[in-house]
Amino acid sequence: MARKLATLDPQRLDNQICFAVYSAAHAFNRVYKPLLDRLGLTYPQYLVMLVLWERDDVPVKEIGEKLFLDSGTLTPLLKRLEAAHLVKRTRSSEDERQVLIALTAQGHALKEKARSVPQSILAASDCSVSELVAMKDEIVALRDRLNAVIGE
Amino acid sequence: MARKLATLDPQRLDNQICFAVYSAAHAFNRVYKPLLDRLGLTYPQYLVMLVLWERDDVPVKEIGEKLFLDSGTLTPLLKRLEAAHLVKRTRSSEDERQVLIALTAQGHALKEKARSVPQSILAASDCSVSELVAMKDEIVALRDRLNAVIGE
DNA sequence: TCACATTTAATTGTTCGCAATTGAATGTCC
DNA sequence: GGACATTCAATTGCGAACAATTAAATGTGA
Repeated sequence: MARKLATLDPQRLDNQICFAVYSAAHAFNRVYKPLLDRLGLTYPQYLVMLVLWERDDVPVKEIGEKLFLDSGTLTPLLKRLEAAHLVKRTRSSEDERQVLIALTAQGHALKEKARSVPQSILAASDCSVSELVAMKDEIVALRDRLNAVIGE
Repeated sequence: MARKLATLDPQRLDNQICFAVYSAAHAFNRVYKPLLDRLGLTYPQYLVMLVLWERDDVPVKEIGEKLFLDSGTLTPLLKRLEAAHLVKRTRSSEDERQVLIALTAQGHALKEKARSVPQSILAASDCSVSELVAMKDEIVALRDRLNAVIGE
């Protein structure tokens, strides 16, 4: 009976979906670490590179919208990517408020070296692609509902 | 056709479960922020309090195992909780290597003030309890498979 | 045109998160 | 008992993450 109550107590760590998400994010990060070390990237830096590999010459603001990050996080991160010769940062001539991020040749080339990363993650997940896609869609839907509440 | 290929490209941001988890964790954090501000806690500090509300007088190591955090993260965090008069840190007399974390009266009292937090999160999730429990179980299972790979 | 608001990055300060190292306490094996 | 390894917390250094503020460029309305 006490056991049954415990499984329903919303104040218990094990019953909280947010802790599940929080701890899963850290677990992913630990799996990524050795893979990304070889590329000289951290996970957030890898996310920025994914954005740029899809579309180059993008303002900081747009990267922020895609990754849900602000300039306080991105500015120093992008400076590190620039120091690593993976991107260039230039003021837009049309709108001088914007800083455009463009890949260097090295930045483009890194895409090939990074090609094997997703399948390594898939293998570590030990799960079928279709199951992962279903989970991903559910988590994205939850995230979007949470973000909708924040905007209120 | 191009669209169909894009939805399968494993190197696309939108196709990555890890980004879904990463961004969902941040979304949860933003929803928690105003709720926890009233308690004077950050989200990781709240997690530590959840552990202590379940069982008091716990060594740092055990908190770390439950939250998947190490002493490099916990030591300064626990010092902040001590500075806020929510916990006491004392060396174990049986094993002087261990530091035991115990709740103060204020720390115990905070549990009542925090009681409404989970239901606020539930409301923000805009989702049934049973759906959330199912998702939580899936995510925990994924996390545990990832952590199993790390230990290899 | 000029005052005012908005947008965009950058900056500052605080808190996580982790790798790597240190130092003290405890265990183990001969 | 004594050399050695192991365990545990603390420390150092670096890279996020975000709130709050600043400063410059752009947009808007009288």
